[in-house]
Amino acid sequence: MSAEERRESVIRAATTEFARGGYYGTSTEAIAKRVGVSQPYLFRLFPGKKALFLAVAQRCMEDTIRTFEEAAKGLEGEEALRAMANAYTKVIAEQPERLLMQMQMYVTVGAAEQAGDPELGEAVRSGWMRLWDTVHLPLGADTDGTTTFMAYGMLINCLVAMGFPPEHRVWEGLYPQARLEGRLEK
Amino acid sequence: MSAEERRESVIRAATTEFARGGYYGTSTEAIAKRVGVSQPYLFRLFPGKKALFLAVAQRCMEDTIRTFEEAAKGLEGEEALRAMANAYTKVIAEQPERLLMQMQMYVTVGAAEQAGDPELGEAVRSGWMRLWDTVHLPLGADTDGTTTFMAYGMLINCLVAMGFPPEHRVWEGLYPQARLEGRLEK
DNA sequence: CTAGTTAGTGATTGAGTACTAACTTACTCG
DNA sequence: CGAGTAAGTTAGTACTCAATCACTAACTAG
Repeated sequence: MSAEERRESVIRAATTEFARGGYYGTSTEAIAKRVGVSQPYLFRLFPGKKALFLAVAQRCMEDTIRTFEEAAKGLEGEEALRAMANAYTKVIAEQPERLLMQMQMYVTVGAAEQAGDPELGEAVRSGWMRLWDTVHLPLGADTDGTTTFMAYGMLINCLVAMGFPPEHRVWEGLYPQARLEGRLEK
Repeated sequence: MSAEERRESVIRAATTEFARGGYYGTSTEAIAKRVGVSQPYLFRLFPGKKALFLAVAQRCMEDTIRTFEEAAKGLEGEEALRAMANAYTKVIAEQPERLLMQMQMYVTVGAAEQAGDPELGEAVRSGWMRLWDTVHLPLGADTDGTTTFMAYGMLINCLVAMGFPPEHRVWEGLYPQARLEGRLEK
């Protein structure tokens, strides 16, 4: 397997591990095991653990932005909103680790910046702004609507992180299709 | 100082440290240093690091619940909503570590449960439900309103975690008094 | 005074972890 | 074939960190 392909599979494996344990709670060995490669080899593919986390965070942001872009393509206003909500519901069901990884990157910014490493914070904030604009545009530049949409998204992220099962009443009124289709998984 | 008083100051110090670094990113030595006590002594006051984190998490939930209870006391509907929003704004400005600690406990649930430790998850979920009910009641049992209120709260938590400065445009429309009074601090 | 308790410390240990260095295998191209 | 290169491993280092142990100083009750 080429180094580039390996890097790709490392990013996928690291997403799962970092999503669960966060930056400090995840060992490079756990990531290597999941990839099926020796732990030192990770340091050939990435300069260090921080760089790997950053790569995962950026990938995670890009994926989410692309999810919304594709969902809202050609739509506007209410229709675009529903399409994006549906798309997010699908992510909840099929790739909850992407939501958890988002949470993990948010809470890691503070520690990184205190440690004198502004890179992650800058990447996360700029990613957030791009995400925000991605939603803002198809909603017809409705700022309140965009804020509300993002707010619901963050609530969902938190509920997923807390481990509420899909049939729990906290999900009432939140993207109901997720419950009806019964696809939310732990 | 009595053991009980010490435990209290340990919880306060640990809140600050855990808020910044999370469970895995915070050493017991850092907490002990902040308290002004030797590191081994922490283990006289708490059975272990996990127990300390749990104590901090529970305290954090109780404080937030009490904040809303007191703010909404004697009020109903729209008035209660505004009072609770104002109260939260004050927390953002004066005790941002409480918001960060909330985020940290949410994202730590997954790792704890995978490690075969359901205690934190149960405490967090039950705390969330109590918080939810605390908001739900004064809003006149308006479920949608409660969900929206909680959603905005989670969005705010995330923005604080990401380190957006108070004058940044992402805060537009979010608890505007926070910006106007210029009290949001890093 | 003495026996016991309470608050607290210094030294240490054992496990885990990010990262490095040196080596090996397999494939490619002249 | 033979040289180079790209992918990957084994072994090891330096360090951090939660937790334990054995100890001490101050106070308190009989």
